[in-house]
Amino acid sequence: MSKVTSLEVARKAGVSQSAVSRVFTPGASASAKTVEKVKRAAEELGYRPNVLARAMVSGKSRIIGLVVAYLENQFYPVALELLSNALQAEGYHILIFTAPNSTDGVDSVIADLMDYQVDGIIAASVSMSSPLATRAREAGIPVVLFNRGQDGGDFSHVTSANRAGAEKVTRFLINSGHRRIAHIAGWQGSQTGRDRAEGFQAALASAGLRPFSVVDGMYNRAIAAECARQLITGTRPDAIFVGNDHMAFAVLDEIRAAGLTPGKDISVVGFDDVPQASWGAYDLTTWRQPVNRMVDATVSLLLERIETGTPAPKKIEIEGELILRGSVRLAEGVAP
Amino acid sequence: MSKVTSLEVARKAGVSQSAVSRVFTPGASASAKTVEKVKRAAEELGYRPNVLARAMVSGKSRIIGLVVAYLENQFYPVALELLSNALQAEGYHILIFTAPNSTDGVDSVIADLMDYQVDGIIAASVSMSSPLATRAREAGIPVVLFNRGQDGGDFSHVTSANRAGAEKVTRFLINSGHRRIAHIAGWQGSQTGRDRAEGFQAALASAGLRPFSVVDGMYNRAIAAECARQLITGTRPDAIFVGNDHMAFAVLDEIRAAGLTPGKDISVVGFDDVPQASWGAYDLTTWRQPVNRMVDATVSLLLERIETGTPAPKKIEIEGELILRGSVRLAEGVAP
DNA sequence: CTGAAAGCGCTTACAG
DNA sequence: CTGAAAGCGCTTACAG
Repeated sequence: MSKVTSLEVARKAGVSQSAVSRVFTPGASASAKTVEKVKRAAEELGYRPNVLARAMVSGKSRIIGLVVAYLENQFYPVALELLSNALQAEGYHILIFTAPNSTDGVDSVIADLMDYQVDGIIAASVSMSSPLATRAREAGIPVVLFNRGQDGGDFSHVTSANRAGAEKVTRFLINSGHRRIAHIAGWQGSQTGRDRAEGFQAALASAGLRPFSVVDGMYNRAIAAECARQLITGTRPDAIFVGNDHMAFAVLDEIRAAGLTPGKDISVVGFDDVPQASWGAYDLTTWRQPVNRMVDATVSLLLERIETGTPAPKKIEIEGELILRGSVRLAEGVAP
Repeated sequence: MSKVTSLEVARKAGVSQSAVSRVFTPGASASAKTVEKVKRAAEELGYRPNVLARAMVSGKSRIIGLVVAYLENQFYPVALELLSNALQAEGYHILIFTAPNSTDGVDSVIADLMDYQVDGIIAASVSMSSPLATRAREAGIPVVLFNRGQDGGDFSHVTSANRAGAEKVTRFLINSGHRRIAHIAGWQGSQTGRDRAEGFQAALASAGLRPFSVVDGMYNRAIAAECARQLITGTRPDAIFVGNDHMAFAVLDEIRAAGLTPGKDISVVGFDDVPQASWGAYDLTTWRQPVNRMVDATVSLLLERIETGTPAPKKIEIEGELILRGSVRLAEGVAP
């Protein structure tokens, strides 16, 4: 039950409490002798500054609030780990809030979050309301949306170029000889889902094709599986572009369950390139969202806002790339 | 840039600052009239108590430090989400620290963590040193190890019954007609890895069998894959018990890559029952660690320690169960 | 460089 | 029930 304070260290070292504080404050002035005495006393007593007290007086908690909702999709644990590492390296830590997947739920979670005087907020793949965004701005807390754009000019966000990615995927499918192309879309209530669906439609249109069908898979495994089941009954598409890898795995499972072979009887492309996509059992051709670059951009953007206090929103789009694996049948001589 | 304080609310409501504090302190006494006035003023000003200030004076931050290391293994994101939900429901939140997988790394991370005056620490699948455990105890911060036992009587932990589970898995393999049974073990530097390996050995021994082979897969996908490759070259085992599902997926991929069929040419059993184990492409027979019950136990144990201050360590083991799927060849008439 | 002092935003005895 | 006051453990002008 210790909790050694700076005052005790000061007494032991024979200096003032302020001196102790300065020794532990980067950039503060203290003579070599003082530093030496204080460090020794602190060491002996096992003293470490109380981060919360420091946060209260300095107004900087060095805590970043992270709101997440879809941990079952491997993209998010990966992002979480990278985010945490990057932030830890800068002396920040993540206070994590799991949110129900509704704007109301997210709003109340973010309100809680602000009570902790977080220095910034990262909302991963969830939407928040404009009033709440306003409140965050008034409180001087920068918010960055990760992997989720949002209409209204008030948000900073980092996404990949979803529309362009979906277009390229679709064009690749067309170029490799597919003509009956379906889309199991990401949730149409989300910007990412809509952008990908638009890219899909645009690429088809400009090739003079019509979609075989477009259905909303809601970024949900069970729903995507059901969509796939329907699609492969009767007249089948020759390719399915799926709104993310997490759903694409379900689609592959259904295709095989129906006795068909992905990449032969029917082509499947995902979106994300989560680690499992490269595993033997799935071997999924997919569009890579470069999560490491997205994380880097998110962290720099957020820290820049925190340190400079710039409130103007900034929207960053990272380029993705097509990752060729076995789930797509290639026509002869096709270069993607 | 607001940050409304209790003093401003007090002025607006025409009461003292202490009165405002009482209105926001559950169990404190305030007249209906005061509550009413304060609530209205707070509402209009958008006041919310500063959690950090409260934490400093009360000594309770309502923050739980969580140390994690293996987010690529789906077991941990699942646990993280459940943990976060359960803790949120009790008014606690998780400050997350990603740790390098070494005792030194974990120690330094936990020391950082304690600077945040966390009320408790959950260390998921990592080991910490005894000196650090002592420091945590002296600071009055309860620590619970999740899914990782540790020698030395100083730690509370919650695991599943690893040894018993591994025994039952192995016995099941024997009963279903397998005789050349190999074990790709979990990391032998960890208690869970050793317990499972011991259970395996014990079950074989009591059936008068010897292991086909035992190798350390280190809970690592690439290493497990390499182990599998070696195992299926030349004289093969007829079954492989793998130390966790994450490695088992790699083993299944390798078996198929060699042109063999899991559940027919060779049986595979995992440990954990992560969501992917039930997905069509893997359809993995495995030992379920009931993650929800493990999480519940962890949270109750931790909160009990926080609220009562009991320091005595407590070791909780949760029973698991065998989940039958397609990756094991069943002998005729075998009931697991 | 260094100490005394004020103050960060709260909670909590202590009197009334 | 309620207000004035002390104090949680720090940082940071302010004088020296």
